[in-house]
Amino acid sequence: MAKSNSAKKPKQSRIQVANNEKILSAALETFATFGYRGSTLDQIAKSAGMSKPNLLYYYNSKEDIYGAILENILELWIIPLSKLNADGDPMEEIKDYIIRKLNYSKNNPLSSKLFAQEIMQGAKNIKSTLSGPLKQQYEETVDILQQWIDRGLLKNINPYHLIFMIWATTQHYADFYFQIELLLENKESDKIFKDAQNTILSVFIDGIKPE
Amino acid sequence: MAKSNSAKKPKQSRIQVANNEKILSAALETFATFGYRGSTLDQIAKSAGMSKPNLLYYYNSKEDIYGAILENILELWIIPLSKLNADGDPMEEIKDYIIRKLNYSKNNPLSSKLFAQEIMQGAKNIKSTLSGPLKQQYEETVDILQQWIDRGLLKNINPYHLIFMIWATTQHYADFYFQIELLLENKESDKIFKDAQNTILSVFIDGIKPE
DNA sequence: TGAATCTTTTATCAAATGGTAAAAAATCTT
DNA sequence: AAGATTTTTTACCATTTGATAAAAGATTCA
Repeated sequence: MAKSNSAKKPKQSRIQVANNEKILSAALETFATFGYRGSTLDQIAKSAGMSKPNLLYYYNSKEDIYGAILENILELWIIPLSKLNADGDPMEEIKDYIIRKLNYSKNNPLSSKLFAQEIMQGAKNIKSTLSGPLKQQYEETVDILQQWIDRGLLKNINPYHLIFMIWATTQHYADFYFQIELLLENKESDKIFKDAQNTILSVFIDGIKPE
Repeated sequence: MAKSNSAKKPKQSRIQVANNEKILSAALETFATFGYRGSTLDQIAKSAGMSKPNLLYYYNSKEDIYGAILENILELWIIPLSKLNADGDPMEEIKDYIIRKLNYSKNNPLSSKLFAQEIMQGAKNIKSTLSGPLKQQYEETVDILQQWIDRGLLKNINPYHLIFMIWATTQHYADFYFQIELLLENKESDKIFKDAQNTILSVFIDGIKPE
């Protein structure tokens, strides 16, 4: 048995790494925009700057490409981003959480959009992640919020829906950016996100602080 | 020139009316879920309970069906729902507006989802509506909010983004309902929307009232 | 009832789409 | 540089998809 660095990495050549990146990047953009069924291999191949058979040399099928991307997103985004520190200051924790989520929308809008596409299409491919890891994370966060409420550090509102509100407002700036851009013409991205952050924080802070 | 009831209605037969309804309903569901490109005529025809050629007897093309549905949605939803009364009580007006939007999400989730699909795919087919009527409505609403802010009836926040926040939170309950349902298992729709409304109103009311 | 009209089905089509085989070209290894 | 390996291209293929033509079946209305 030959030596191997790690269990999962069967030594990729430079060209493999490069093409893999091009494919994943092109596929993310396509799938995020048109969803799984609305995306074509020709389109992805073209966007990645290679022929369709060449693309299929790296991934055996459309499903394989999609699966690889979903895996990335679920592992890198949804789970790790959702941490609240129960021992921290509630207002600071929530504030930081909102900023984190909004920055993610700004820097990784395609991930957010792909996630939105998946949900809107019935979450067929991520149902197990949603009802497994994500749900666990969600309920832990609810618990923390409830503890804060019980200790009088947070206004008495429904923590389940408070989380939805935060997700909704922050993800909106990724998923609906086309509309936002159109309605706020002349504003550049930095300005938009700065104003958004101020507004969202202002509403939430006053909206959830104990009375 | 023969008599005609109205300029736009060339007397539809009963069977035409019935099939038209079936088609529009099936198409809305399909397009809202998979977007324009992800939807197929076979799928729509099957869902409408008729053959594909029969479907194409009523509408000449896939684009025609899509166009008919978009028209409906834009006219019935986006524009009329966005009215704020500048002379009313700001808190009451905004509260009513949120309730209206949230009820629409509850009762017409497919319209909301189709709109979301359009935006996420670049808003190609509704760009003129967005930058025309919707934008006008949007800016009028911004003006009203700004007046209230100037008169000290509303906290001094960015009205452009306040509107986005309201849109985001209310539409979220239509667009992401699959996820919400999955995370809030055992809860029925009425309960979910009741809790959502209380939470959203609570946060916004305290979040935007003058300090 | 029967002619005229409207609706549905059957049989197709060309283009697009996901995918394969195998040869050609490029790269790596020694 | 030669041989082995990896990467890319060319040429296809079977299905699916949007769409049409024309015949068959229903409805309507005189």
